[in-house]
Amino acid sequence: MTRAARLDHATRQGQILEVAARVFCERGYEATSMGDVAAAVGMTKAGLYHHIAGKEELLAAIMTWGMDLFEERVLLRTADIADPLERLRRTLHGHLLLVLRDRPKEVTVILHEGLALPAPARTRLDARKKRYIRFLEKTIQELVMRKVARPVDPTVAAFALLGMVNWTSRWFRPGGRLDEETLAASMTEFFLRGLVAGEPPAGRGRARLSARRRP
Amino acid sequence: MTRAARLDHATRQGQILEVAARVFCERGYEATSMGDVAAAVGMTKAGLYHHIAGKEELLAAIMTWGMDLFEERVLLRTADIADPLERLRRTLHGHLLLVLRDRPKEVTVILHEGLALPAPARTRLDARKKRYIRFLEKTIQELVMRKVARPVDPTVAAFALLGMVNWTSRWFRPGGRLDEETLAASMTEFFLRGLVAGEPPAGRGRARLSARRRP
DNA sequence: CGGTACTAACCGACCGGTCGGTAGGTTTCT
DNA sequence: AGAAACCTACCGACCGGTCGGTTAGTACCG
Repeated sequence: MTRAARLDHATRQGQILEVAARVFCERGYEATSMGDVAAAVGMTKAGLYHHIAGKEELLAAIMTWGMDLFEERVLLRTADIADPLERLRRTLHGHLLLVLRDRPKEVTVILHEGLALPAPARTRLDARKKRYIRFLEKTIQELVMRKVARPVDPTVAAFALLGMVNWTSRWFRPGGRLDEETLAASMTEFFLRGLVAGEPPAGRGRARLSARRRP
Repeated sequence: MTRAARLDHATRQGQILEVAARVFCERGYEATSMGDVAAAVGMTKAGLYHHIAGKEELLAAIMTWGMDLFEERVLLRTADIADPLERLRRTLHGHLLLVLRDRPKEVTVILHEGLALPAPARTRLDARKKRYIRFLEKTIQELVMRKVARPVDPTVAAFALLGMVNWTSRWFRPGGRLDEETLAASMTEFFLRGLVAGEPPAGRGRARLSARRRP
């Protein structure tokens, strides 16, 4: 090939989103110029503007894609699990593995650059976030009513979970003492042990809290 | 120079830090211009620059002051508690109350604008953060060794705690269903119940004499 | 006491530079 | 050929920061 193979529009768009997400993640959205993004993609600024509508639209597209990714890779695979404990466990574990092991920067950007979004896109994103939160609250509520979980406030527990998980992107660096899988398993266990009542249900053959399960 | 004048100076400096922290918190550091800060303080930009050395120095001063505040209001009052469980409980509860009830924006800025700090100031701040983390890890380690806590990884537990606490500033809004004191108490209990083996943490929980977990 | 010297606090105007974004031409693929 | 991809060159707006100058208050001297 004489030159880098031309890519179809959708693929190039995806590349741009991914690279831009990485740069926004490293330097912060406001501190990153469109020239920086263009250089990272391997283009000039004007060339970049051939593919995107503007800086804010680029950020919105990144976040939308990140949210799509999260819902597709985590929620869609767990939302219909009948047992609420297993549903919560798989969701938590999947969420952790996504941000720790696969580390899609698009998801991380969602967490840190919410302020920069223009109002309409922000409202839409907040609604999707809220759906996730309500899903967690509902699941925890179910566990409380079935007396599987201690009588905690579902909102407090849900945000405690989210804080725990989302904060990992701030401190976890791959290659350290903790590997991704171990950390995800430890944190999942840590949270669920705090949530469930009494001793872990070791007797019944149901979900074993300390078990390392892979989907 | 008289003492009165110096006090005046210090007061004004403090005012500037507080107002600037609030504005940085609302709009984000990079998105806030020095004109915005000056207007919020009730000055022109040139007048503001009479008091501060530059935008980065202003941010560094805010964060240093925020860290001072945290250590003075939380760590200094708990670090020398002999009982590790009580030490952890009071630290966690104090940290929560500080960010939920008193809400010093200087502390919140520390969490969200770390990227913008120039390298030397950032190194210094990171060292202070690390001291806090190690204090938490050491305390949790102590609880594990005394078999008060379950055999968790102290690092995982410490960062779980930090994530839970620090994330509150992202979602908690005063005046809602949850008031500050209730939330602080609930979260403290939630975390300690997850950490502690068997018996609920001292204080409010009813003592239960039930089977202990297999170590 | 008045007057002089000094200073912190503050301002309007401005500067070099960078930003997001664009106009218009050129290359490349089909 | 024609369209999509990409470039060079450029714009107006705004940024962080500075400059010269003003004002109000205080310290000091006679």
